[in-house]
Amino acid sequence: MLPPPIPSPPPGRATIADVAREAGVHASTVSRALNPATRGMVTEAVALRVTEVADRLGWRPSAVAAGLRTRKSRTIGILVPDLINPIFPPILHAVETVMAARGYATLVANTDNDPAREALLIERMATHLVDGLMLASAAAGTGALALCARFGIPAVLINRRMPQGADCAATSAVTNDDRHGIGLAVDHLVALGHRRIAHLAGPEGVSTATDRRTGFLDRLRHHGLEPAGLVPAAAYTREAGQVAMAALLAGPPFTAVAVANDMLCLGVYDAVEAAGRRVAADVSVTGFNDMPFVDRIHPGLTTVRIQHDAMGRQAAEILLAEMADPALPRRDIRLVPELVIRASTRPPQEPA
Amino acid sequence: MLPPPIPSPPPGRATIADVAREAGVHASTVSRALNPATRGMVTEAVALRVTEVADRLGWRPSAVAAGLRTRKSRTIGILVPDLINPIFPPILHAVETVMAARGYATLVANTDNDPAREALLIERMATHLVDGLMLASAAAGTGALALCARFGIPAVLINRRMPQGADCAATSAVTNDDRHGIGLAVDHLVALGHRRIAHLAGPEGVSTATDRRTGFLDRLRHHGLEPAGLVPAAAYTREAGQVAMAALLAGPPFTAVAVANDMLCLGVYDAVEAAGRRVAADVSVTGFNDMPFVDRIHPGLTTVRIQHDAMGRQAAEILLAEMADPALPRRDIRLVPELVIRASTRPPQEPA
DNA sequence: TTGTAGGCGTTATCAA
DNA sequence: TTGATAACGCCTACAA
Repeated sequence: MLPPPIPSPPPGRATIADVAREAGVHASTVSRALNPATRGMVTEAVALRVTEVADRLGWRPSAVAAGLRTRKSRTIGILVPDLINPIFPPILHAVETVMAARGYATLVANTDNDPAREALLIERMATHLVDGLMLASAAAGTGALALCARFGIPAVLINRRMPQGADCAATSAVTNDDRHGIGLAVDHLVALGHRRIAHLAGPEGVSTATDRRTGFLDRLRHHGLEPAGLVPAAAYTREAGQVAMAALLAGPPFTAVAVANDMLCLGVYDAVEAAGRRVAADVSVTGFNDMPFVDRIHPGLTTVRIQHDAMGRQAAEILLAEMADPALPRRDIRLVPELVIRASTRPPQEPA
Repeated sequence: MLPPPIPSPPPGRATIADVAREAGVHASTVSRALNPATRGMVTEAVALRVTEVADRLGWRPSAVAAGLRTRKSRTIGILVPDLINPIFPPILHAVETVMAARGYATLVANTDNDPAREALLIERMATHLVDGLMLASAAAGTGALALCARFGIPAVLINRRMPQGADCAATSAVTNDDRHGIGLAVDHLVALGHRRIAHLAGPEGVSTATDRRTGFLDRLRHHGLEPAGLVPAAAYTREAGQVAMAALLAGPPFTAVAVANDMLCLGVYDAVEAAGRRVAADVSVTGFNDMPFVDRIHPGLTTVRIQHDAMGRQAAEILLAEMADPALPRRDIRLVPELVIRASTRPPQEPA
């Protein structure tokens, strides 16, 4: 059971004026006493009395009223392309946890990879006076960062970077070291004896896709090999993975494929089976992300594990820091991934 | 490239007063012209001119200022126990999509199943003046609903119901028909010939766990059978599933187990293998939820599919309706699940 | 149909 | 250290 609802202010909640009256001081004094930042300006005795009255009346500061005055909402926004993609929930979870611990609420929105929708959502967040924005969605060429700049909203990119040129340096980013990561997969396949290795790439224009493709080619050439095939997927989805893998299978032969992302791998498995072949036995497959449960698919997926949680936490910390001091130099954090070897990779049947 | 930033109001954004001055009308007229609800009160010509000026100045209404006046933030909150659990992202996605389409922003927070944290987050959301709250987290006995009532925040439960008594009827809920769903699994196992069937239940006090357990027992008795074992998991996690399954395997023999949730099933698979037995061949397993990718685990999980997306959408619609008219009668929606048969269930080896 | 005035709850500035 | 006053940007009776 709940303590009997406070009788005094029946409809709305108690305001600072109610507390002031009850405590026999002026409203501004109440404000100072109750705001941790200004508490020092007030006599200890007054602070105590005010706090007691505030508690008794069940007073809670109105974030809205305070926000109108201070132009700060103690709210941040996060834009993700697609919450259904399992790499985003852990990131969001980490961001939300850090933000909540610092007293910030988190607005989420799905862009569904639609730049127009993304722009609309940024505008709406600006309207809500978010103190900062976390962009997990910004595809290259989107005006997201320009919008943030226009509204004066500090922003941090997460799991995405802007292309090299342009306002790249103007925004901090926390990403995985994708080139290094895909290199780990290539090294592993080469060590197993594979020579005809294909790449199933991510969608065009997405920084993770670009980096992984570049990294794949670089590392392959480092081993003196050329790609046995390279097809980009239309999106990071299971269906797109199936389509792209079918295309690869229809082309020149290969014994292994390095795939740009785990979600695509599900479709890759589908396509391999549909073609009457077997993952691992006939064609080795590596993924990227180590998303939940890929250890349980069959055969267990060899993949590159990225640090979702650290990504969310670090991005949150950086955003908080830049919100506090916008003049801070921008940062470009690359988290180091690791290879997780499971059952989807084996030495090739017929060594090339 | 962006159009050159509007020169007029360099620091802050344009306000309604700027638009009024520029358009040669009073601020209140601007407000009326720009607010869809009151637009009719104003001459078409004036409306046009005001709109044009507003566009030119890049004016956006301040949700904060409007909220202070109207006591509405055009924001809703959603509390989830754990965003990492894959059944929540699709629900959140659906809720957010519906809300965004109606112009609402969505605040998310993770409770991590901690009632104290839940209470804190509800308070914080109240502080932010959320217009409604979606509770996917309320475990039985939590004061969440009482808090909402105290703050006057409309709330809808999603994937959770309050226990029968108490303020149950006072809150709308959108849930899966869990008793029916688990019954489908039981019917399937019985039809395969299983007679010694165990139940790996969900954590105590969670409505889905209670309903599924009750439904399991009812349906089993309907077939004239008694449970061959019943162990609750400590939480809806893979680890808890493994522990509980190990406990079941240490007890009386059974040929099939109906598990309260897919996440638990991952641990069940782990435990079965650790015991040197095989899922399907030695022990049939059914799950619940049909979470993403369980079709790809090995052997493919037979499970009860629930309508995540419909759940989120309907709950959002109901919340919007009750926000608009709090006097609306409360609703208790049960969505109908379906059985998805895959490879984890087979006739028993030695018919009982 | 439009203008006037006041207030939503808080905080910042200025005096005392 | 505290009080008075104004302002944040918008909305809404009420009056014209």
